[in-house]
Amino acid sequence: MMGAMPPATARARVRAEITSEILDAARRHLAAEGSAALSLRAIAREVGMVSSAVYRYFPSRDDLLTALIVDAYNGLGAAVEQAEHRTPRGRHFRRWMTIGRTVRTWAIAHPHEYALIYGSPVPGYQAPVTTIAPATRVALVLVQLLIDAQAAGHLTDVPAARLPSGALARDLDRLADVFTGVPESTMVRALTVWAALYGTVSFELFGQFNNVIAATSQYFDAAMTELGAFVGLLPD
Amino acid sequence: MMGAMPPATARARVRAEITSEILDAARRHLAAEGSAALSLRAIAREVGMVSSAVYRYFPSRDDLLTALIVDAYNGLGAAVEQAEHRTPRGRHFRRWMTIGRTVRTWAIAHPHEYALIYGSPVPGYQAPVTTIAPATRVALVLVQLLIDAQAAGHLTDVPAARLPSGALARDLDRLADVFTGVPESTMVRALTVWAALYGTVSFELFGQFNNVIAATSQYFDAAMTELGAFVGLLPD
DNA sequence: GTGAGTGCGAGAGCAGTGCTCTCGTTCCTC
DNA sequence: GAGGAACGAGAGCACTGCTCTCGCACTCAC
Repeated sequence: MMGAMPPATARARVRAEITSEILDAARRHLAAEGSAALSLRAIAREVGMVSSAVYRYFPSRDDLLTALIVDAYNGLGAAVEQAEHRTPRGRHFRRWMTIGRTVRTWAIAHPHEYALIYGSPVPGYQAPVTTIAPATRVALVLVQLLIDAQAAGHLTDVPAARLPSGALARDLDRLADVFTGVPESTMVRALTVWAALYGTVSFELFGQFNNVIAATSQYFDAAMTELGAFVGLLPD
Repeated sequence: MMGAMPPATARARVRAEITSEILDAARRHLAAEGSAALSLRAIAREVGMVSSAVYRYFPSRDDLLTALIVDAYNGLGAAVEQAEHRTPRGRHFRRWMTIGRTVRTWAIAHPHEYALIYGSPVPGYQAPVTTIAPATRVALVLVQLLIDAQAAGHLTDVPAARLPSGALARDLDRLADVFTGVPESTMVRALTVWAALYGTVSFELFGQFNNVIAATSQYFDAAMTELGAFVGLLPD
């Protein structure tokens, strides 16, 4: 019992309990079968309810999915934050490698969760606002790393051949508030590296590397090393 | 026996006709609603059959999906091949930009088809052998471009800091048969750029760039330019 | 303490799905 | 022309998300 908490009514306590029981079952189903096979009725059976009762807790299957999406973003975000935080602050290249490796490791350990958040969007599903904060956690770790590397003089900038103008320049201006001190051309490369990281993980997970690369783990390290240099990080 | 001959009997001709009618309806449904909402019964209704009759032509929904997957790969592959072929052979950097832009343009024009082949794999679905040839068409265009650039001396190689060894070295040895003349470190970067291209397109299409980049088309060009330089292509 | 009102679970039901099986009909082959 | 294969229709099974109604139990205001 969690009697320490402000004792809401007994009914509210039971409601919270049952809600998390449903979520647990949903998590298990997602991990085992994937989001497409996630059946509200099956979850209801597992927690010993009839399907209509679940609707007292989640107004629709999509709302359940939203909870799982937030869950997945937070799981990946926490994993990356923790692993990155254990890496020596001054070793910026190593911090980059840690971020990449942790994303890959988490994705392999939770393929369906990964597919849920980085695969094809569920049709007709519109991500609510509550998902955007968890979704940015990994990106923020990467941004902070670049800020630190820049401040420490460990980030070399190769100016772009052509300066961005117009709408893109405005985007980068806005992003400059987040990328404190990082030059514009590096920001473009940072976004590219960010997408490349997930592109690489998705290619491995979704089978595009089949019959191309067998030593996927070793390849991933090599690719991340190249991408780290590409964004301007000096080896350490 | 399956003859590669023109339709022998009248019945065979009708069969081929109805098969492609079903496929047309399926294509329309896929384009309109996405693969998850692809209903065999709805397709049957559209072609004026009862659902069980469709099973005379496609043994299961997955087989229908497979046909659509092959379709999508071929559509993208053909678009890229044609666009790239219209680009002057000696302009290697421009050929690279054409490949990237065509992938993106096709993906935006056919989001559900793109999601079908580059999004999360359909659960329980195992891609049959017939899909792998169409799936490689875009990659082969990219490989040929790099071979040409290398032969023309338009591809600078930055040797990798650490030479790949073990299993990855064996992968690259095997790939060297395809990447005629291209150095190993460039091959790694080529694979990286390949994944980065799709990572960038997927990020845009699946909404990861929301609230980050608004000038997506302009950003895409900038990113592809950086990636072209990264893989060693000289500007032209 | 009690009455009113609300939260909740069960059950039935609707419209839809993929897929199977049976049953006549139609077409093709021998 | 006969035998058999191909085919379309229909019924049916087991499932899905979701809605609605019906009682019971809990909670809160008076």
